[in-house]
Amino acid sequence: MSDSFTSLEQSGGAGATTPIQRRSLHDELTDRLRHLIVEGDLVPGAKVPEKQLCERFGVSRTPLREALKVLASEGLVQLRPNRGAVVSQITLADLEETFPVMGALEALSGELACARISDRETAAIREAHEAMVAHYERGELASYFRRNQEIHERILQAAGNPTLTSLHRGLTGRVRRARYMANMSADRWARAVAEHEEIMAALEARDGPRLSRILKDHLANKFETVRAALLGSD
Amino acid sequence: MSDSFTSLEQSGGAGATTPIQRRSLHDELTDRLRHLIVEGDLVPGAKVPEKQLCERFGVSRTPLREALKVLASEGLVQLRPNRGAVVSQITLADLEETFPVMGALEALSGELACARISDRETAAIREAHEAMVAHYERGELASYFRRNQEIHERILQAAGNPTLTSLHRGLTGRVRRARYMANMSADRWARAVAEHEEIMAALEARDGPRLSRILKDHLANKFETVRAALLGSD
DNA sequence: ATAATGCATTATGAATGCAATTTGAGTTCA
DNA sequence: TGAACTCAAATTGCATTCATAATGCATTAT
Repeated sequence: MSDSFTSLEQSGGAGATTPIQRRSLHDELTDRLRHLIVEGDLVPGAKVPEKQLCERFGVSRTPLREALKVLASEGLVQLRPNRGAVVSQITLADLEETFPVMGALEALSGELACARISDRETAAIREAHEAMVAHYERGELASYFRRNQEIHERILQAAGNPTLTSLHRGLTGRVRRARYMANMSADRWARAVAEHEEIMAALEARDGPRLSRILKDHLANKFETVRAALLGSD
Repeated sequence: MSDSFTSLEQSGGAGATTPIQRRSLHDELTDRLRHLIVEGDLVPGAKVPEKQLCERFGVSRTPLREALKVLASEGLVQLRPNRGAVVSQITLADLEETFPVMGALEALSGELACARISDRETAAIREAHEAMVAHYERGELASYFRRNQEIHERILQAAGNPTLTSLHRGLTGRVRRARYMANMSADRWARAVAEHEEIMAALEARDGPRLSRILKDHLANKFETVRAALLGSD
C-alpha cells in the first residue's frame, strides 16, 4: 500500500521500487534502544547516561534525546527532570494492571481474527502450533516460547487491526523484560499447551466468542504463573 | 489529570508534598501541542512548520522537535523524513479500527469498575448522569457532551488501572478531533441517553459483565452514528 | 505555450556550545 | 563520629550553528 511507485524503472537491472529508504537517526536509535530495553540488555532501574549512549552509538545527544522522549512516552524509560533517564522497573503491581488489558486486547484479536482469517493463514498457524507442541514434547523451552509468541502474533495479524496490534505490541514490550516463563512448572506448561489446543480448535471453527474467551483465560493463567514465580523467588 | 500542578505551593506554607514541579519545556510543549491538535485548533492534514511554532511558543527548535517525536509516537502527527510534520488525518478506516479497540477497553473498564468502585463514587457518577440527562432535556448538546465524557472518564478512573486509562485516553485523543456528534439525530440522542440509564443501573448493581456488554454496545452504536454522519455529509 | 532544468531560498536533521542543576568529594564544625 | 556546608566536576536542558535535503522560481529548450 501507499507504494505509488509501482512498476517502471526495473530498467538498469536494479529493480528497486523502494525509494532509497534513509532512516533518520532518531528513528533508528529509538528502535535500537527499545530493543536493548525489551531484550533486557539494559537492566531495569539502571541509569541511562546520555553521553555514554552517544559514544556507544556514535551519534550526538540531539537524536538520542529525541529517542528517549519517545521511549518515555511508551513507558519503557522514565525521565526525571535534570536527572536523566532510568529504565523503568516493572513491578508486580504493573503486571497486575497490564495483564487484564492485554487480555482484553487478545480477546478482541480472537474475535476479529475468526471473522477475517483465511484458510491459508489458519493452516500456517496450525503448522506453527504443531511445531510448538513438538518443542514442548522435547522440553525445548526457548523454541517453544518463540513459537508460542509467533502464534499469538499471527492471530493479532489476522485480526487486521493495526491499532490493536500496535497497542498490544507496546504492552508486550513492557512485560517481556520480565522473563519469568523460565520458572514455568511442568504442570503449568502442560496446561498451557492444552489451552493452545483449544485455541487452535476455536480458530479453525471460526468460533470468535469462544476463541476470545480462551485467549483471555489463557492470559489470565499466564499471569498467575508469573505471579507465583514472582512471589516464590522473592 | 496529569496536571500535577493544581493548587498548593501558594508559597508560605511548606505544605507542598509535590516537589515544586518545574516542568521541562518539551514536556510542556507536548501537552500544549497535543491540546491544539485534539481540540482541532490545528486542522488535520495541515503542515506543522517548526519555525512558526517556535515563534508562537517562544522556544527553540530542540524542545519543539522532541515534542513532535512524542506526538508522532501517539499517532497525532506524521513525520515525513526531511519534509516536516503534518497533523494526522483521521479516516473512516481509522475510526473503523479504533472503535472496536476502544470498545474492548471500555468493556474492561466496566468490568473492573464494578469490582472496585465505592458507593461514594457511584453516587458522584449518578449525579453527573442526572446532570447529563437534564442537559439532554434542555437540548444543550455541548454541556451534554461534556457530562457524557465525564461519566466515561469516571468509570475509567474507578477501574483503577492507569495503563487502561492511558491507552483509552490516547485513542480518545485520536478520535475526538472527529466531532461528528453534532450530527447526532434526535433519535440516536434519545437512545444514547437510554443506554446511559442502563449503564447507571448496571454500575449501581455492580454487575460487571452486564456493564461491560452495555459499554461495548454503547460504543458500537456511537460508531454507527459517526459512520452515518461521515457517509452522509461527504 | 508548456515542460524541463538549474539555481537561490527555505526547512529539516544533527552537532556543538553554554547556562543551570545535580552529584559527590572534601572540609568544617558541633 | 557524623551532620552540614562548600565547591568542583559531571550531567542535563535548551539555544545556536552547521550540513543536507526539499521547495519555489526564473530561465531555457522544445
